[in-house]
Amino acid sequence: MSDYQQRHPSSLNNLSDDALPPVEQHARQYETVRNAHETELIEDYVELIGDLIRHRGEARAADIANRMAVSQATVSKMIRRLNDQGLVTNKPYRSLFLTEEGEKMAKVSRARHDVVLHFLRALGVADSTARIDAEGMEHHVSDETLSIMQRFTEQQRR
Amino acid sequence: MSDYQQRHPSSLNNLSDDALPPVEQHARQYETVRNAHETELIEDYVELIGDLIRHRGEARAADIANRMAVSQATVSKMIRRLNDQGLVTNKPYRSLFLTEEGEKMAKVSRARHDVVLHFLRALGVADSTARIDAEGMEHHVSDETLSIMQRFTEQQRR
DNA sequence: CAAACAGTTTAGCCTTGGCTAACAATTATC
DNA sequence: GATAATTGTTAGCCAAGGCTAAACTGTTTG
Repeated sequence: MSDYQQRHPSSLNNLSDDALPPVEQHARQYETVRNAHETELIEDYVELIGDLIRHRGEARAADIANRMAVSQATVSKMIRRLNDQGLVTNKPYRSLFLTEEGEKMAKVSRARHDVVLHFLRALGVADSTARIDAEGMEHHVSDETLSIMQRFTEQQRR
Repeated sequence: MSDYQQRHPSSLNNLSDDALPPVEQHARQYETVRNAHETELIEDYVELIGDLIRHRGEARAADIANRMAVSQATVSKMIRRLNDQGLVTNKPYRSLFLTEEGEKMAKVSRARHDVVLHFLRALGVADSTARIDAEGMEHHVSDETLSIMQRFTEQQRR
């Protein structure tokens, strides 16, 4: 292993010259991102299904496909996976329901999404941009950062 | 298509009851995230290779594997892809170099990473958390948000 | 300088998350 | 109530990004 630790003389105000983090820490960063990616899509589906039920009264595969800009076949396959994981129940050709656990995930996911979205708006980001960024960011924000974002947002609206 | 547009009576302070966005906008959000995912890994590799060269003098596959917590085989396969895309040059069994284009990507990627990282710190997030979150967030932050983050950070340090 | 070790590559496997095309069921319409 | 339109499912394809095991190259060292 040639990647030994090296002391790097750090100036105090180095905006673009941080040292490399220690190998283990660096590795943990990437692992965290990879893990997030695994659950991300699942959470997005569950969150969307929850939203559709709340706002439309039901969640149908066609709506999900439209909103995700994905084929119905893809949605169908995904629903089976959600079912396998005990997150939704569905009878063939009927609309979907969230299980207890699915509800819980939807709720958590939605809360996180909202915190990020409102934070971005409070920061001064335009609504349409904020929505896009929030969708991507929500799965990569730790609880610590999340609560800081929330506090910031509340202070902002005084 | 059953997913018609619906007016939703919005209270002014609804932190957890936003209406669904219009279908096309919603679809665009998810598409943006999917697109980001495609380039994300590539950028991470290129960025890391650039960092290794800057801080270590060279980038070797084994170091990348260690820092990414991934097998050497995976790195090897990835390097071929980077090569195919004209981002790195490499001779078998030798260390890597970035092409002109690779350099450019590394630079942009690194700048973005730094803005997000410093922003999180300025917000009050602990360093180790900030590093993890930045790694995940950097690919999902629009230019608009990025420049707002930068401005915020600068104001903070006065 | 030969052997051992460290680093790299290749082969082959797996899962995920897309797709299209063909078929099946439900719902709407005449 | 028969037919058309919409919706849902299945089969089979593909690329990406992981992995392990085995083979190969380069370097170090006895």
